[in-house]
Amino acid sequence: MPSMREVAAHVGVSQKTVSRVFNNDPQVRPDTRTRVLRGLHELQYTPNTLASDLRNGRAPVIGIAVPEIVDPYFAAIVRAVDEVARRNDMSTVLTSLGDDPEREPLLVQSLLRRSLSGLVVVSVRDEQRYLQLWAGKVPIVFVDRRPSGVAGDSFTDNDAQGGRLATEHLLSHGHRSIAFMGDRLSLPTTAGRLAGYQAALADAGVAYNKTLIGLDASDETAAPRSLDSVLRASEPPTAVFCSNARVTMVLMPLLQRLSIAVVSFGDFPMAAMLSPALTVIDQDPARIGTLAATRIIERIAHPSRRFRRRTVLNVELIERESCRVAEPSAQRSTPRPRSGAQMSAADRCELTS
Amino acid sequence: MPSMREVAAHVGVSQKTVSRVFNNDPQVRPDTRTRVLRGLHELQYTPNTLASDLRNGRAPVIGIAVPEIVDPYFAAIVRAVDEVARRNDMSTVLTSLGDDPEREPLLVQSLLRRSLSGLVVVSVRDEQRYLQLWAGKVPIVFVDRRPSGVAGDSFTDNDAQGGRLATEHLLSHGHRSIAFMGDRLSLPTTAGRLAGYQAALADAGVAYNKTLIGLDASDETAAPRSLDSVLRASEPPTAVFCSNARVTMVLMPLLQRLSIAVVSFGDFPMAAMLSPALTVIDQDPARIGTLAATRIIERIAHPSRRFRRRTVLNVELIERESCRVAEPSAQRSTPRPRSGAQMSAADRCELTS
DNA sequence: TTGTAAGCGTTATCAC
DNA sequence: GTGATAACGCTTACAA
Repeated sequence: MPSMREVAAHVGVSQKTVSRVFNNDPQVRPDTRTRVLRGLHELQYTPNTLASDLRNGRAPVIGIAVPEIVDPYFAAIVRAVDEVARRNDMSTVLTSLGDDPEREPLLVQSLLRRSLSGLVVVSVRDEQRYLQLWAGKVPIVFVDRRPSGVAGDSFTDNDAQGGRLATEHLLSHGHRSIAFMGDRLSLPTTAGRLAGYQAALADAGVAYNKTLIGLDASDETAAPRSLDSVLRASEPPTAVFCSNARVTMVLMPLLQRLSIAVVSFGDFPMAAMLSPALTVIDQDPARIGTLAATRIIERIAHPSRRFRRRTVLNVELIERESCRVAEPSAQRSTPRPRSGAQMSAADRCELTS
Repeated sequence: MPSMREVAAHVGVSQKTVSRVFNNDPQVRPDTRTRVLRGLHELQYTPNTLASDLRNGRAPVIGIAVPEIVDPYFAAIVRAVDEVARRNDMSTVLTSLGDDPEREPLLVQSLLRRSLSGLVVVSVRDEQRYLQLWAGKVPIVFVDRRPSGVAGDSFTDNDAQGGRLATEHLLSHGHRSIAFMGDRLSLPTTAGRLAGYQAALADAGVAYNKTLIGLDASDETAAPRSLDSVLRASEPPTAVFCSNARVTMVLMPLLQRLSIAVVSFGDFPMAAMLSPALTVIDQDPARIGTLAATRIIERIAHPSRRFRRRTVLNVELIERESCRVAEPSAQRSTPRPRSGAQMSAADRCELTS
């Protein structure tokens, strides 16, 4: 690939003049400009981004790290970030963390070393202290899961609200023994959703039964065991709340034969086409991704402006059919509208802190 | 972020010595090494990848461009590439092309300018002449769709074989009026699958009916019209062959009410959970991605070795239930095993050219 | 064993 | 308007 130097030699001007022309600097005589443009064209000049990025001290690149790119939820976030980036003439560097908390620092740091303009991360760790070094130097936005041990913007779903909505919905269909299936409790999402579940049960005066909690259910091999143990609870569940889409997808083949009511935290592509069509808590990954990337753009544009640190996004329940399976209609109660007083702080949405 | 120069000043050695220590050059006195290591640690030295990549003339980065990252097929390819890259201490730069043939050159070139070690691309264009400039300088691997107008390795599915398998399967279930739903015929995948469909019909002595071909069916708004027109054919279809997973997913809500047989080219996450469970042509995106990335690694390691240009991968049919819907059992014929003679060149698999 | 000098391809400064 | 020259942070070649 020819460099500016070569083009300059070819045309018979200085390298700087080529640079000026290439960067549309108006301070160039029209005829010089055309001569240089011709040279640029003749030699098929292609700029070396590495060089200019090094010189500029920053690459117009947004890094993004997600647990698993094949998960449609994370894929949607990635796409949204990529779109915002592109609209701002930036590129995207992706890394899939693979649910391995140990490797995350290595992987994310290898992104950061590239003089990124910003980083969007869905961490798979309990804490992100390893990012402290960078936090002051480059905008970091935590998405889906809020950070711990390091300051940074965050855009997350209202997990407690969603857990509550799902559970209340199942309660309103008469279910009194509702299982909670999740993955790792150390993740703030799982913890928050469980808290919402517990709060809803408490409000309804239904005793919390620990044997109805199944974890590690996003792991294909552990999931069946986890579900099995829950099904063998003293009071077997008539309904299941799956705390994320991956858990739902893994469990679906097992649940379908059981004719048990299901609500999933997280919609996914064919969820409405299943039989029964899945009732879900709907998140908006595209919105989250857009907000996150936009925040990075804003932070770059206004380095000293102050921004809202935490943004918690509302979720809503999409009622389809799976919540009506095996409805213990004898106990059916009408949905009880929640009063403001019953709403915990964590339940408020589009919240700041 | 401190540079080697700063660490050198801090420790009282030359920059080069810091470089040597950092890069584990054995030619350093043990005590110098420990002093430098301490300095590195104290100043929290972090290397600037841009600088070393510029100096080395190449970044340990594999670029990957796909039409749409949210599509689970492409996501699986991306993940596989990312995994191979990581195993070889490389990163991944992703770009989602968004089905816009016009923008592809811009987007892909902006990747290439980064001194990539290699590029994996699922092009959304009919031809990729814009890559000619690069083709000699960096390994480019075309995936899913083979290149046109430029030389490059390719790993593709045997589209003709898959189209044939799907169609023969529906024929064997007694269907004689089989619709073909696809997206853009200019894509080699769609064209190949259509060719397989036509070949199967011809072999079975079933007349090819152009009004049974519906295109642009991956576009949410165009799809219903496309399907409608096909359903209004002189001989309305009793079965549909969807030429890719996206088409299937878009059409599924419409097809489900129709009680019409379906075979999909391309499996996807919940396909087996649908009612009826979807019969599909199974591709192996992870394998394709792994092969593509591995080829790049090999090309880098052995720049002068000769490699197989085109690799065409076998696909297979996974029979579930959707092929048995609305079976015109009166005409049922037993599946006719194909003889070698009936196999066209394009049908052979794991093929080279 | 360690250091100096040059250079990767850009862009910024400041003369001319 | 245009062009030397230095610099970004690193690595290679060579000298001490």
